[in-house]
Amino acid sequence: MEDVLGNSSFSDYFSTGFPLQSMLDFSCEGDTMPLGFMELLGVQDLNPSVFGMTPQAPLVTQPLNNPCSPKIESPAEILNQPATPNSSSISSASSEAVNDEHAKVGDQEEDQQKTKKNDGGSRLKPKKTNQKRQREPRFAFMTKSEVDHLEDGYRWRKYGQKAVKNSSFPRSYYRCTTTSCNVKKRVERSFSDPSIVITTYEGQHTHPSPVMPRSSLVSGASAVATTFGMGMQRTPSHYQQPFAADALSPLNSGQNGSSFNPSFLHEGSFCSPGASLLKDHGLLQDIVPSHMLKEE
DNA sequence: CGTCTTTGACCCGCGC
DNA sequence: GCGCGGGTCAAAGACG
Repeated sequence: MEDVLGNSSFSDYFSTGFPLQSMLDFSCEGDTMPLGFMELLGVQDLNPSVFGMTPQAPLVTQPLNNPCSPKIESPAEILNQPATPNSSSISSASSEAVNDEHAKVGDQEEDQQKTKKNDGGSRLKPKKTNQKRQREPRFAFMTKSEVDHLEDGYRWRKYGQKAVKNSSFPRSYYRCTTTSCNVKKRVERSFSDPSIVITTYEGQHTHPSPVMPRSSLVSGASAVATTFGMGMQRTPSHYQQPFAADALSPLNSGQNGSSFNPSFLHEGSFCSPGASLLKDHGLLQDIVPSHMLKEE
């Protein structure tokens, strides 16, 4: 099992058999939306500003790994049984991610130090570690959006941009501006559908969501609902799904060669019969810490 | 002035 | 070993 996101671009997959098909074929048969992606992102004290997506940016986001889809059966998923009902298949994140999950907070500082040593200092100093560069767990989203950089409640600094092979759209690299937080994210457009933005988060925030980003001050909590929760039932064209990076594995791709159909994004039927799921808990259950839900 | 973006150069891992 | 592509750095410029 390879860390697909780490070794190849989404575009590669879009252009080579569209493995996303499996991810987008949300034939959810389960009764829950077991995706606790924010937990996996390390957002533990999510406040309403998180995911205060830019209001003017129409969003339709999909996780590239539908936890409900029985079609996704990467070895990682099979091996990594969900620790909690709410996070079930999310642990389908790459095995590396799972390992990191185990290491998680405890090793975070260490990882950061390693990262600094390896990525930063090593530029001028000869790196001498026989360890492979450690990668954080990564989770990506497909988002139907006009803007590349979606507001998610955190502040990001763009530190790089690279042209992606087999894609006419560049990939942008962002880093959380909070000191001591080395969460990164990559943003790129789908090669097959330029209206789709693929955002890949790497690492876990070590801090609560900062103050409302300037551009999102307008909406705040309502944006959260609109984008991730209730809004998903009201406005089917606005939803977002996380997916485990591993979902892009060629393993998954081989299951269905048919092309990715972006129009599906508009159907608002991810986890199709589960519209009501979203009503009760739905994504909110997954993206909002349980204690927050309890408070409500 | 602080923050953010742009962009060319560099480093590293991997495949051939 | 070499080349390619992904990822990162950091200086310079833009912007409010």
